[in-house]
Amino acid sequence: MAKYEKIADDLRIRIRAGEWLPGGKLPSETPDLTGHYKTSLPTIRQALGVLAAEGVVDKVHGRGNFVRKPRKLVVRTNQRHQWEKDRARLSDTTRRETGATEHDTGLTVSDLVFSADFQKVEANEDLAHVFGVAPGTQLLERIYRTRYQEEDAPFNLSHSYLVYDVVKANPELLDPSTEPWPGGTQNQLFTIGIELDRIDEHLTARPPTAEEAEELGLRAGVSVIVLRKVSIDTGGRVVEVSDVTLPGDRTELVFTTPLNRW
Amino acid sequence: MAKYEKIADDLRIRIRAGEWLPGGKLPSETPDLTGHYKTSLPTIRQALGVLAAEGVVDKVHGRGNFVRKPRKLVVRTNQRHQWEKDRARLSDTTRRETGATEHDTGLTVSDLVFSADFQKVEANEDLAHVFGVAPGTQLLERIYRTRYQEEDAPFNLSHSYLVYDVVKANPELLDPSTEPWPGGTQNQLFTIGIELDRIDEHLTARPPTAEEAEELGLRAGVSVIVLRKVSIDTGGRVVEVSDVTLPGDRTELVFTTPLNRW
DNA sequence: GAGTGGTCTAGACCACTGT
DNA sequence: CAGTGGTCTAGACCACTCC
Repeated sequence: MAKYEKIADDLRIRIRAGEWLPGGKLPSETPDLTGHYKTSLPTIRQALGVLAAEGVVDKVHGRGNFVRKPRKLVVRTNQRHQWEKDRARLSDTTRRETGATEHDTGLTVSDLVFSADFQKVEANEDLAHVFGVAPGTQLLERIYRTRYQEEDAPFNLSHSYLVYDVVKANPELLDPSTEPWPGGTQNQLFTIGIELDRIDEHLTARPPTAEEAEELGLRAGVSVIVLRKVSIDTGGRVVEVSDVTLPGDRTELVFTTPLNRW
Repeated sequence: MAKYEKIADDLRIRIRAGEWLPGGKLPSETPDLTGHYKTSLPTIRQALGVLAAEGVVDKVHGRGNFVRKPRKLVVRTNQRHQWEKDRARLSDTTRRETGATEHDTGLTVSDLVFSADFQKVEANEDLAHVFGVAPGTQLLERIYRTRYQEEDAPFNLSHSYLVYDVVKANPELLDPSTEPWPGGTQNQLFTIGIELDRIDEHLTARPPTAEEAEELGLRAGVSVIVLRKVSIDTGGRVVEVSDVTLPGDRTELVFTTPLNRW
């Protein structure tokens, strides 16, 4: 086993044993760790790099290396979909009170900052296949970012797609200044006569790309959860596809599957 | 911007542009890349390290650096739960035909290798809280590993917990040699008079720990999906808790949420 | 044995943080 | 300004793969 691996293992064990508390500062790379392990700086840095990639240690330039604290999780349930459907036909004033994200997080509208960008795009192979339309079909792409008032990085980056010719029936849906729309997408669809029958969510996880790390403000040692939400109406037609990128260290997804009784 | 970041960006762009195909070999670190970018070996290696952490490049000792190929996904749906429940009361011979994993993957029993280890453990704070029992209560811990016949690394590592005093009603359930049990856990529970009402699944994603990377055979640049499945019976009691670790590059989870009609 | 990546050294110099 | 981490060099030597 390489020297840097031995050092990484030793530090990991000492961290798990509580020698330094979460948020606590490790000894300095030079001269403390190089002295303690009797090795050169690059070897110490390689060991710390392993721990940073695992999400055990946070490296902070100019300050030191710290034991990472667990993040507070934002929980997102699949019951939000039925909840949103139940509200889709309620009055405007009732719908204004809360949205689905606030429902999940327990936060109020004022804690959250929200931005929306809309544009017309042509369906690529992938989206065309999911919607069951021809590639090149006009889609409305809506990009949403949600973040806490106090934090600078968003915790949710979402690309939503709708078939342009379907949504243009209500011109308000083409205007980003109407966002955040009270009642969410299901109410928007209701205004053009669409009722959802079910929602399929496809999930994978992977390390962030360079762009995602930048945009979501992710440190080393954090994964992203990639969620594709496909909304299907009562006629069996795919009416919305939404690709959501969530930071793995701040997000817990909960899915409840009810079972038929014997 | 640092030199190694510029090199990483340049290589990423060239890879995305298709200069080297998936599975293709990049130029050698020495002398090709050091010569091309006119820099020292450690700098080149740092740039390649970034791409390896993103899962873009596979480093293979003694052979070279390769553009990573996308992995074939194993799909796991939440419809498997109802499917398994429907089969729980069928005859032994029918149940023997296939299990839930084969149902999801489309593979047959002979393609998969399966191992099970059982032991009695005491509930820690966490598990005691989920089961709603006192910490220290006796639990049956069952550890399962599933892998392809041809691959050496499992694609699924699962720790399942049951309350010992509940399952001991059927001594066969305490014996690992009865695994894989035809009909799965829901049939096992049926033999002791338990019917499930719903299943809650909690999901997060993070980089693998050193142990998980070892056990699941994960390369750099792969995340794990951590799934806690909680099974609740018709009396509202938690009867099974299962912690499943899945490799992010080989797993897609699909959850379908049906909605009530207006 | 040739080719290629992995580890490690010793040290210079830059950049960021907080006093 | 002192303390600390980040980048980079030039080169030695080891370990793995494949012919």
